[in-house]
Amino acid sequence: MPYTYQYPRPALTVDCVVFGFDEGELKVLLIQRALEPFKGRWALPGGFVRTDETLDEAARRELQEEAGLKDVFLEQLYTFGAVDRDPRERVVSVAYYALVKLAAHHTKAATDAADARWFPVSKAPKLAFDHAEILATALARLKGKVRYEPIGFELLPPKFTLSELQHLYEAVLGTALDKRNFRKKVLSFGLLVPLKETQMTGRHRPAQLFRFDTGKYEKLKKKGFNFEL
Amino acid sequence: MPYTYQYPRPALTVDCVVFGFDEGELKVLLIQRALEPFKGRWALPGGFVRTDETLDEAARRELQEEAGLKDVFLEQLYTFGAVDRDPRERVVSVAYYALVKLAAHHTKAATDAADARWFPVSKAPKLAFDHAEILATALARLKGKVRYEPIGFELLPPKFTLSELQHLYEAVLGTALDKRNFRKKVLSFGLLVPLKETQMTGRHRPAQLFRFDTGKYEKLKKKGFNFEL
DNA sequence: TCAAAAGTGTTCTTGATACACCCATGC
DNA sequence: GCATGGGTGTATCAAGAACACTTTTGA
Repeated sequence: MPYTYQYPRPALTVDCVVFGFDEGELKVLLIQRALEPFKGRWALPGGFVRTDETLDEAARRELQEEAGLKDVFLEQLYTFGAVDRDPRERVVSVAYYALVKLAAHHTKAATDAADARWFPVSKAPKLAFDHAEILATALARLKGKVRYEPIGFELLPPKFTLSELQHLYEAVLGTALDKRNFRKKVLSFGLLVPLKETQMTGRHRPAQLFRFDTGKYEKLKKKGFNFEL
Repeated sequence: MPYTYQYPRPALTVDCVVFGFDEGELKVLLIQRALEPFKGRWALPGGFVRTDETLDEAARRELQEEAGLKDVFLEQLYTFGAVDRDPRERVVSVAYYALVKLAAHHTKAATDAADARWFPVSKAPKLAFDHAEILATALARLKGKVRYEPIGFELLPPKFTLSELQHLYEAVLGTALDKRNFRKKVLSFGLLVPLKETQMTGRHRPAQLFRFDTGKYEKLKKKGFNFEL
């Protein structure tokens, strides 16, 4: 092997599956492609990895550039390396998934890019490249992870009601949950702190607002605590 | 973006963490480097990804070439992309982990390469590059995965005793398990079929041999069954 | 007959599930 | 006053944890 390897190299990209939760639905952020191949088709935000940035940095840069998103939860998902996944040439893509807090009324303002849109995950259009497979992988990861790590809170605003939390879990897991058992379990960890505020949305009893106690969770985690829903 | 992207590209490699189980210990296969950088240092088997092979194929090829291993359990782990993880130039590495069935007496014959050796995971030498981090990540994954998928059997010979299985779990998880509860639980799935043979190893009662019923497991898995220990 | 690992059931405790009614508000 | 979602407790059931002795063999 020579000191520097000079054989042809695959190109390397990152692609991001950005999830949001709004109107009781799990949504994903897609970008409409302006160029061939797959011109006009919807695709995951992403782009080439530069030689002077880590993979995480590349993913965050693309989120910023293509969707105006900053400071979101981001985690590496899987690396996709089928030989023909890009018709132009060999491209290996490191996929990430991100969770963003979509305040109910910001659905459209969350990104200024005219070519970006939030789609309900269940109604996503046909995607470019192998992005449907990446989305499916991300969804499976989210379903698995939400059950034993408190990442659901990354999809909710800082203040939320227990019903909102429950609906989020129901949307992600695709199952109905018992209200009393859900509240019992989720409160038993002592990680939700009730605020002095309530939330009024409609003609019914106002709901208690909570916030997630991140600091306490970090401490417990170090002691081997497991958030399991 | 030009039709083909011509900016400088990171090099792309695969690295494999190969686990084996032998003499009651979890082991990892390492290769002694013949060249700079890190000449003489132990490292994970791996190498550059070619443009005409998938990532999985590259990992299998490297296992075959560097360690003489074929037909092993192999799964993608994580992709490591720190900018300076290789002192020569930018190299991104897709890490895999593999599980191999080490028959007790084949410890040394398992690979003919003179520069390859099995090390107890707990006594691994100082590793080249960021391979210590990759090994730690693989170990964490193995610990997590062994509890809800029957991958432990990939580390045992086709015929094994319940004690061997228990010792494997104890080695991987790093905890002692109750014999009666372990046997009850693992047999309750109905996935272990007792053979007509027993195994004699020393001056004590011979142990019943079992095999794992892969076919039955695949069927159950499709119906939503979850192997959880 | 002794050492060494194989094999075997029951009790207790804990966590999961199932389930129905009153409360506060806006219209 | 009624429709709407918010909020609460108990009884049952299943799974996990704790625990000690007998069996078979070779030396």
